[in-house]
Amino acid sequence: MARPCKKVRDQLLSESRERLLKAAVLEFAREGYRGANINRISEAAGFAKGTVYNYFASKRALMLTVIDAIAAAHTTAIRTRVEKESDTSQQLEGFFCAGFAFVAQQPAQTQVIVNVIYGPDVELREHIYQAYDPLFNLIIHDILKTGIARGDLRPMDTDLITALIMSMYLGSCSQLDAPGRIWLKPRDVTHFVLDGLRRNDPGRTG
Amino acid sequence: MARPCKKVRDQLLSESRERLLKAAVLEFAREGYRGANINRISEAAGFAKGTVYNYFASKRALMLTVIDAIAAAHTTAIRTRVEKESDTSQQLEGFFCAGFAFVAQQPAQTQVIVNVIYGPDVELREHIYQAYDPLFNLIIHDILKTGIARGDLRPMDTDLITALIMSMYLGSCSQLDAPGRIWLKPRDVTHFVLDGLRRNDPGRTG
Amino acid sequence: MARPCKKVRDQLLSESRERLLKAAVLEFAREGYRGANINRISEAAGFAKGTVYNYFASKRALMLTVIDAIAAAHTTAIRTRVEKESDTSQQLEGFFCAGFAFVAQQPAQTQVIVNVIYGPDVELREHIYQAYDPLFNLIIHDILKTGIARGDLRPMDTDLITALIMSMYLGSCSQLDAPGRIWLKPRDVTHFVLDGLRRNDPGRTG
Amino acid sequence: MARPCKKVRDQLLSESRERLLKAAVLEFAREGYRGANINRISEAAGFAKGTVYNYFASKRALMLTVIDAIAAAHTTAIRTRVEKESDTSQQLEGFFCAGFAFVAQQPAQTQVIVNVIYGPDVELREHIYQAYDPLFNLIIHDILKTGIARGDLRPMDTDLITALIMSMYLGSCSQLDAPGRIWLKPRDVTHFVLDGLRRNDPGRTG
DNA sequence: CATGAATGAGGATTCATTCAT
DNA sequence: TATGAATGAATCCTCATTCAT
Repeated sequence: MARPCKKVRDQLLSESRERLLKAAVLEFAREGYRGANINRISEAAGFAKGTVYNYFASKRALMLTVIDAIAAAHTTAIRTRVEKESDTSQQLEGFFCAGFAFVAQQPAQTQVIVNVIYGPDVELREHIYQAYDPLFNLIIHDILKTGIARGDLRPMDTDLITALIMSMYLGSCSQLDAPGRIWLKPRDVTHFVLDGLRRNDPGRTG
Repeated sequence: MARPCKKVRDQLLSESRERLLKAAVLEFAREGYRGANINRISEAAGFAKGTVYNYFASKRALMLTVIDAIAAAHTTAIRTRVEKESDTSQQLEGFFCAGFAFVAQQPAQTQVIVNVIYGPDVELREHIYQAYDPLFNLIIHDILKTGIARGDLRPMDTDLITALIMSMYLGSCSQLDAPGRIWLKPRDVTHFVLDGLRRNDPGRTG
Repeated sequence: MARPCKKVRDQLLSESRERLLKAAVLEFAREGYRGANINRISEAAGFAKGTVYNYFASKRALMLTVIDAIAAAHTTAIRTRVEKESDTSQQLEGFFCAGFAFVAQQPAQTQVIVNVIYGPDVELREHIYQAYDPLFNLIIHDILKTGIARGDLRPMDTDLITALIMSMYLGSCSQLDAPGRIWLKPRDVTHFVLDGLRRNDPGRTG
Repeated sequence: MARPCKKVRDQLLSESRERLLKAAVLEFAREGYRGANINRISEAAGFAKGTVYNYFASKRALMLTVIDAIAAAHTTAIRTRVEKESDTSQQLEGFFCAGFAFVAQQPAQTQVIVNVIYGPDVELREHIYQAYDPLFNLIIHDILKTGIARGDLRPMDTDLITALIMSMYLGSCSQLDAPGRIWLKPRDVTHFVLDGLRRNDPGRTG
């Protein structure tokens, strides 16, 4: 039959959707949510002006979908890496390692998230917090609370420290060198997080 | 003649300017640069619609002026506090103390800066980096390098650590509790920065 | 062969056409011609988006067909009823009776007609006048002129009075009570049309 | 002073508003609410594209203002005429006289009202009913109820009869001859309304 | 300087229509 | 025939900016 079977058509459908989502990520990253141009997204994806609206109800709906997709990929990438480790400091380094790798490989995705988290649109920000909840839990429970229970980490306010770690992590996404690469080393950051800045003079006992 | 002398006229001028700048800060904070409405700023300042253009050439010029004013106030507030201390850890705590106090007292100013730093507008971001250069230098030289020289801090890549500290500091500006107050304690953050998260068990040797 | 014979195929065809026409009536009634959505009609009829265009050349062609169908049903319903009567006042009451029954049973059809007659689209309105010409003739000739000839009605400008009667009739279609039912009684309206509002005091001689 | 005093400026302001309202009436009359083009209104009034929005918050707000203005003028024109008469049949004729005169002189205004009353937009229709409430009351109280009390009119359901009269009146607005003039004579309509169609044979007693 | 009416480019969204399958 | 993805013209509305007064 000339007509493609349902399976093939669904594939094509999701292919167009994927193309639009990819174009949307780039546009949102470059221009921010307000500055993004829906028609430009359509055209960058190889479609005519109105085509986004065959797939997404509105600019905002598109943005929310983009956020969800990024959060899912982001969380998976980091969780997969962290779960490979059993030692606390290795988990922490794994976190930054996978995190920085994600930033390096998906700079646009990262930029979208950072824009929204520190941007003025409260609704979008709330949506991000919800979408990233699994990642926050990964840090709070799997790394920090487990580390404290094991005696690897000092007792602490895990929510507060998670906020600081996420701030550092997200902040470093804007710390790109000229060619646009992240120049922070996971190991350095891990060292900073674990041992701080104070000189570990031999005589120090705690 | 009734015409006021130059001095008085300049004063009046700058008074209007100040009112406009104040209104601009609030608008830019609430709506971001793209979302801000120039006429709303004029009216919030008690003027009619077009009046901003008597003082600023364009929306962008207004924004740049706003950024400069904030950066100056911000840097002064922190420098004044840091310069009171001579001990490294006290300086660090002074930094966070004054920094968080600024955020608490000037939430709108802070929001403007954070929006731009993590926003998509490269030109504005570059402008911020230039305007905040004195503050970066304060951390790099007066705190970190001096601390290292004194033996209070371990040797480190001071640019990198400054980036991390600024990230944490700026990130914490979005970490507000329900009533909109910052809930991070300068001392906790200082402790985190100085000693990290690792349990300071007595047997640790470095 | 499995292929249905022409007759059956025509039946199927007209079945689909009927479904589309029915859906179109509802859509045009609810949204008006401009506001009606062609794809919504298709989907309400149980088809996919483009399918109307397999049966009708354009939105306008569909509307014209809808108008013709309504006018035919409308005229038939009223003519059938009026032709049962021989007395002038009974014919007039039959007219309003059948007319109001049509409105009650086919509110959407009525709404479509009324929208167009009083709407801005001249071409559609002209089309309605042509389609309803038989009904106008029914009033003018079979009721009014016959009634005058019989001496049941006073001499009058029959075109003018037909216009007034049709206005009253169509106007009453928008006079619906809360549950959407017409609340005018055919007998009251007939009385009004025949005898007017003046008190029929015994001493009146004409 | 070069600057026009407040009075003059208010005059100019309301002049522009008036020009826009006038253009809006024509556009709404010709195209209906949905079909009307806001930018065309602006340009027809001699302004650039966006200028309507300096005076009206939205297309709908403009339409509501247009409706209110028409209803006020319409009601005033008719009330002024009706109040000159004391006899019931003269009042009724005065009503149709002033009404048809309004239609003849303000065909566009009339068209706007008729479009909405018989159109699909419920909100606009409700607004019209409210705006025309004074006119309904004029008919119900000043003409019909007063006429019944005087013994000029037979007892009746005044709401129902008002609905019929308004239907006839509005319906006749679409009854224009080729040059666009209304061809109904107030006296004929009044006669119809007062005495109906039945032959007033001398032997009739009621 | 202050005003605020006017401008007009720009952008989100809708939807009738086409057409390859 | 039926499908539904794709098209792109059309339109409401926003708002930075200008300028005559």
